Amino acid sequence: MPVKAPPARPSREEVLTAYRRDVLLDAARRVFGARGFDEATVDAIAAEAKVAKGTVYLYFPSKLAIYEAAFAAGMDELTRLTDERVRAAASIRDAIRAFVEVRVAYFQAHPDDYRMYVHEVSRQLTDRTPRKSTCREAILAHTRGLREAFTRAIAAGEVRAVDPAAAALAVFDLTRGFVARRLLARSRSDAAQEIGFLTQLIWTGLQPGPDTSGRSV
Amino acid sequence: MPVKAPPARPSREEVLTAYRRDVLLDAARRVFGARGFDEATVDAIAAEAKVAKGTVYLYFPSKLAIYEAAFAAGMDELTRLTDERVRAAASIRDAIRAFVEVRVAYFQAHPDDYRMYVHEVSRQLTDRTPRKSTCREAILAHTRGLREAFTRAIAAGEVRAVDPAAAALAVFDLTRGFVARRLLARSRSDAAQEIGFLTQLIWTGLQPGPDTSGRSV
Amino acid sequence: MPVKAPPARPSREEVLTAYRRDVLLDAARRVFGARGFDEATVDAIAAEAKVAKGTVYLYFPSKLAIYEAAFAAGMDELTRLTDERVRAAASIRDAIRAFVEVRVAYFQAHPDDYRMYVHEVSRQLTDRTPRKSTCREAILAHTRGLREAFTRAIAAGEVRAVDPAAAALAVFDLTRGFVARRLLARSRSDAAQEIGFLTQLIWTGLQPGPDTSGRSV
Amino acid sequence: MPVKAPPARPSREEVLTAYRRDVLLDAARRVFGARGFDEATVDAIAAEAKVAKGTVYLYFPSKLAIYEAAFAAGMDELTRLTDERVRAAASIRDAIRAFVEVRVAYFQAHPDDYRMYVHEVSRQLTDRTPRKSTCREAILAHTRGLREAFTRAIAAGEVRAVDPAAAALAVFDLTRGFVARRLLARSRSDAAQEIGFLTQLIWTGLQPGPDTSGRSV
DNA sequence: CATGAATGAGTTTTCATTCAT
DNA sequence: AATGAATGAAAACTCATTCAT
Repeated sequence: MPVKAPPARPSREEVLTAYRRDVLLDAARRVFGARGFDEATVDAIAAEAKVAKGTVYLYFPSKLAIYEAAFAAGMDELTRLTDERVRAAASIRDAIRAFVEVRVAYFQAHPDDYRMYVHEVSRQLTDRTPRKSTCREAILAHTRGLREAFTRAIAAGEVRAVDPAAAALAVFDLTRGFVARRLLARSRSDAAQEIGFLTQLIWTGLQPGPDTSGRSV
Repeated sequence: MPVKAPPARPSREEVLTAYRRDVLLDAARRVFGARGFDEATVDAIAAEAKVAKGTVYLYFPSKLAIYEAAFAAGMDELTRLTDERVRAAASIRDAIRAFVEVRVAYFQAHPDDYRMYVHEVSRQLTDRTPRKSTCREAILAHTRGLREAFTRAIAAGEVRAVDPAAAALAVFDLTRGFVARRLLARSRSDAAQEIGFLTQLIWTGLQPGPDTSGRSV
Repeated sequence: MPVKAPPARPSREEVLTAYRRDVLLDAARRVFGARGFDEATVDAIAAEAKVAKGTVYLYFPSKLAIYEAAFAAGMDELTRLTDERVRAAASIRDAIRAFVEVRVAYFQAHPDDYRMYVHEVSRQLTDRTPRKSTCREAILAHTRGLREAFTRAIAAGEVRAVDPAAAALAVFDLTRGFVARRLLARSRSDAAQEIGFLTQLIWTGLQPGPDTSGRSV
Repeated sequence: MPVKAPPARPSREEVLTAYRRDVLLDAARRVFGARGFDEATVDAIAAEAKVAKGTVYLYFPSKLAIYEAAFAAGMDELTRLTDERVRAAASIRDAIRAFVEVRVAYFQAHPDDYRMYVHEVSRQLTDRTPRKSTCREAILAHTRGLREAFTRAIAAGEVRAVDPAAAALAVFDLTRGFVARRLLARSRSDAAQEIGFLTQLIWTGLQPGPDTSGRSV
């Protein structure tokens, strides 16, 4: 009877190495989030991770590599969460609401990731050695679920026949602006009301009409 | 009859000084726009303005001060243009369209100012010596005309009863996202169609309905 | 009557700049001579020249550039001196003696230049980014006069028909070894006797013969 | 009759230890030869010897100690070969030729050892913690056989009455220069002719004469 | 006023050496 | 004995700011 190969259980070393990498990435997200790429120092990241400076270079070849890994880590996590919630939505209205909610909640919990995102947009605009646009990729990934939901909703006649990508980006932009103001203002106010406004706006626009049941803020 | 104080005609010196300042600010907008705050050097600004490095410090006390003045200069210009166009609009729909159009056109013509804006948002998030939020102020100033237009439109029943500030910010956010993608992608595509989509979206939302006359992209 | 253009008298600035460069190059020759390329620090050169570290970078773009300029400065000076003395020699024997004497004296007076030369040979052997071989060029330049003297001497029948280049290099090698030992041993002994030995060796070799009047050491 | 002490047969441990040391020294010669002292890293040596970095420090107390041992190993090998060949020579001319030939061949086969030699000369010149001059010792050892041959030859009237040490060093210097150019130029040309020139030069010098049978290059 | 040479604090990165496993 | 992760000192280079001319 054939015995299955052992499921590649990671060795003790590998576990420790992966753990250290995570510790460093978390530290990097905090430091880059707090200071941006240029103002952040490798020293600060090392201190935040409570290791010596040289140790950082055992896990990442350069400051830029740390930055990119840290950025990707945050974006990947958010992509996963967004997808999960958006796919679980029963209707397009729920999908929109889920998208806004999960992202507001995520950035509230991980403000450093939001700051990294803004920094990255900023860097992309000035980078003279153009690398692949991590930002555009991130946006595409984040809106994928929503785009698909829009496509289905249009086919089902739930929403009018718009470009699904443009619609998804509109929701994305509104969400981003909303998150930005909450973090900039360090606002602790209840987000639910404003989220309601956004969702309703997307749904009915601003025209006056019989359906003013969706009250605004 | 009271005699008016002399109209404070600026002296020759003052005129020259103001001129030099302007030259420096223009240079600073180009350099900061192209490289961001950290990557820009005072040397580069001086070279761009064709003055010696020391001269820069005769007009501004520090690199940061130049940056802030340059940022404010761009924002003031855009505020003026936005106000002008929005106030000239006959209806709220025209006002929204005017807002989007003037800003897309401005940032297309002055991409450096857009980059400075993004950098500034980025910097605000990380500033450890919290100064007055120039970004929030800028947003407030930019949306003032739109806010007032919404207030009037709501009173007139042209739009449903929403928070005028929230509505104005929504338009602002959608515009910003649109501009960002155009500049990031260096897209030269025709903006009119997408602007039409945005305006329509704001107006009718995405719900299906009898008024699908507003075609989407 | 046409007036000659002014003879391009160097400006005050240019004189000062050239002076600083020289001060830095002298400091660099001392430091690189004492420590070699890798062990030398830009800090040490700056300190030796009594300027701040940043100042060094106003005059040279990199540590390597300082090194190359310092090396070339020493080699050029020695080339000039060697040429001068060798060309002034009346006979080939005098030329050989002049070559040895001028070089022994030079390196005795400028031991740092000798050390730089040795370092440079060493660097050439390991340089993975092969630049033009400054060493080979230097040797060619240094032996040019001697080569020409040999060529003439052979034509005149003063020496037997050997390859002038090979003969010049032999003299060069013997001189180098001699200098090396003097510097390594910090020998203060009278060089004249040994120089006599070398000259005689080149002339008559080691074979026994009637002309043993030229006694060796 | 006294019993000899047991011949100190090395234990298994000792053999293994000696073996590891040799492996490390060989790796060190390659690495130091290829990169020089400063550019070589202990990591590279460990990798070349296929051991972990820490292991290196079980056999040598410091990078410098490895370097010195590696240098000595190469020099010892060459000393042995030189001695062997020079002692086997029947005449002084043969001895000179043997000296040149064996060294040219050795350094051709082990260019790393030549590079180490040059580096070491370079290092000796700059060493601020003066240790015993390994270079001078090496030269003394290498020329011992030749010195003795000269002494005998002088006594036998085979060569004129020169200082045997000075004569040996002259041969050494000419050989060194020749080797240097061959390696620097990566020359693959036939060495025999040039070796002939050197031997003849040493023997008859450059004077014109009846014995021009010794043709030059 | 204008200049631009000089300064030196600050940043990234490397690597010899140590030491817990 | 062997390992290799961790350390932190050191070094090249940049650039905002100052100040003598």
